[in-house]
Amino acid sequence: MARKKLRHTYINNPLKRKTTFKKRKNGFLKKVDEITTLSDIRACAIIYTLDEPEPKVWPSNQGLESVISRFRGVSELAQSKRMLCQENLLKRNIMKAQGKLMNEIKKKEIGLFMCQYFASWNNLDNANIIDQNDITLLANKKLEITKKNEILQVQEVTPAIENGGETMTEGEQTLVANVDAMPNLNWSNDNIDDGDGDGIDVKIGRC
Amino acid sequence: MARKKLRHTYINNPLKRKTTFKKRKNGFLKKVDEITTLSDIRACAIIYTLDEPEPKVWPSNQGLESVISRFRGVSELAQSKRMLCQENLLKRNIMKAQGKLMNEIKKKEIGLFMCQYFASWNNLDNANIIDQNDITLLANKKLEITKKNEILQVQEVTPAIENGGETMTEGEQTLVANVDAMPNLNWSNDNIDDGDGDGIDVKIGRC
DNA sequence: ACAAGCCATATTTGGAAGTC
DNA sequence: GACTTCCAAATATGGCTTGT
Repeated sequence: MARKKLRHTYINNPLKRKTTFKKRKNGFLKKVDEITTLSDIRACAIIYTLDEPEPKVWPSNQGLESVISRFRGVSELAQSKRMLCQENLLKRNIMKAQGKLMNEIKKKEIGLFMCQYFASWNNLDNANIIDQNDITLLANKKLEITKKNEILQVQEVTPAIENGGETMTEGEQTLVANVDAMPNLNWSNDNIDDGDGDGIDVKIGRC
Repeated sequence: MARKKLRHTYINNPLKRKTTFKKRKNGFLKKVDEITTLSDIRACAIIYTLDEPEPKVWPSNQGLESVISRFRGVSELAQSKRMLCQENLLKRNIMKAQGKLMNEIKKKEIGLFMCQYFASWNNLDNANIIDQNDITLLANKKLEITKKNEILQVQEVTPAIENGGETMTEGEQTLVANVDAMPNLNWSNDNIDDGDGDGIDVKIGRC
């Protein structure tokens, strides 16, 4: 914002939009960096654009990647990125031909990427204190729930596990309970359109 | 900032830190909002604090929640939040007693929350075009991989699927390939400490 | 302790101009 | 076109004060 009050709308001019985005993206990442540094905030940002083959992530592309590399010995994320890159090239072509459909694919892909990202991120922490069982449990739960949905479809079960403030005092147990308590965050396959959806994706902010 | 150049470091004074964070958090969310509106960017932010029982998410807490509510009929997210709230109260107590351990639990929980959140988010999109199979696949893959790791432990397989720019032309197929190509983004249980880890969490910035 | 508001200053960022 | 640099208008936000 400068020299002209910003009209808070979508910028139609592609070039201008791109330029603005680039500038703001930087500002945004910087912001994340600041807020993080200043207050122990744990934040994660992922900028995902079709234009740029590489999804931009934060903590500093390098930052995270180095951690991951250290973690796995090889940077699979990089591989993943490369793959996504190729995927994107492919998808761009598809897009030219299919247009709108692309958006849907993109959304889906981004969701997957995000989920995957956070999942792996999650594993960067001290997995020894609370082992990966919680994650496995989560995955299990999802499969289970998915299945349940397929079969029961409508059964609004909502067990409403209200054991939140019980007597658990051990980390893992708490987490397990946590996972168990969320069967309602299920995987219905209803169809809802949340609006537009086009080319870029910042995984930070507010998603 | 203002009146004083910001020293880019952790703010030790708890009160000041909290205040600053609050201000900046707003600015940050606003930023996300802007960048999103201006350029079709899809962004997501999750602020997660132990102090505030409710994890703050974006698109507009309401925004997303309304979508989810509409989607499921009942706001399970709200339930989840309430649950997390109780969890947090519990955890705060634990923290007082166990200190550092809490951080680990928190990290883990955040990861789970994120993953879960994005997963559900993912499902908000037009699940009809690409059904939930990809998600199920992902979950499956994870379980599978986890298992594999448990058994083979060291086998640095790295299939390095280089079929990115092949001949796929159908959305779902592409995604499946996508998922299949990421077995290396595995679930090792090695142990790595990524640094501090304390009370707040913006799912945008850093961990 | 917070929350809200004010204010002066620190930052951010549209736009234009110049280069590659 | 894409990037860089400059510059000024537009914002963001420390630090303070006042009210609960």
